[in-house]
Amino acid sequence: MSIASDLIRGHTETIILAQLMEKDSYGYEINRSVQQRTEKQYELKEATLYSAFRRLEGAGYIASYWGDENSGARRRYYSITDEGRRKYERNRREWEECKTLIDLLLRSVASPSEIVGGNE
Amino acid sequence: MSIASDLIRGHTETIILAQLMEKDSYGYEINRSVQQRTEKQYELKEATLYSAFRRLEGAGYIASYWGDENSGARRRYYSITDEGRRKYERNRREWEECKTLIDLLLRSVASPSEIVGGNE
DNA sequence: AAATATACATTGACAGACGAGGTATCTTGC
DNA sequence: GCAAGATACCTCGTCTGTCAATGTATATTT
Repeated sequence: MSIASDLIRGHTETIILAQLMEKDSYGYEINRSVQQRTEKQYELKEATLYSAFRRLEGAGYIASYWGDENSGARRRYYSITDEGRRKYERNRREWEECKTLIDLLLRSVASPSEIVGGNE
Repeated sequence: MSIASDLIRGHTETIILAQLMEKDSYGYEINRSVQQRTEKQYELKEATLYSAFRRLEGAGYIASYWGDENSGARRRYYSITDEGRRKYERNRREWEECKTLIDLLLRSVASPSEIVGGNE
């Protein structure tokens, strides 16, 4: 993983919700999908993933059921609830705001050349 | 504060470095600056701020000295080191990558209408 | 029979954020 | 003179999300 996890921290749940917006899925698949989409630049650690599932289910944002595989390891599928869908939309909006804020704060204020009609 | 702190987590140090890129400053001033720039949408909590100072100084990214105020409360000024400047640039680049990744992951994959010439 | 991939789960430790509390100085109003 | 509020710094202890380590079980490949 090449990205600092502290920068992703807090997005784990939204990442999961985003996956479940598309279709019901299970831990292992969600994880692979994240890896594929990011071209291996990011992956969810299993412990992180499963503890996020617990929180999301506890909060009523997702629901789980056992898949009926007749071969291979058993899978616990998750589906997103209506509450979860709303939560997802809220989180996305929050992320947009957050992005703007951080962009603002990480910019090293104004370089002199950029101040043309600076007020105050 | 209106923004979830877990979303900012990990940026505290870079926010401080960004401020110090402009000029030497001290805790209280940096904090007010952050509040002003974000129009009160975000503020650094004091405990967070000062523990970040400790880390940054310990790592050699900033250096501190006491201001020689002849009135008012004493101030501990911080200045950014060359190492700190490099760290700042690195963190900014990381943030840009991170932004791209999260944007990618929070997007609920493809809505059917957007798939026109889907490969695979 | 061993290795690899799939798949889920728990435990304990760690690090950053922060509420709560503390100190000290200066200014303003009564 | 002194209470209140702003400025300014600092620490302690708690909380929460992340993650390394470890464990289980099944199916496939070598």
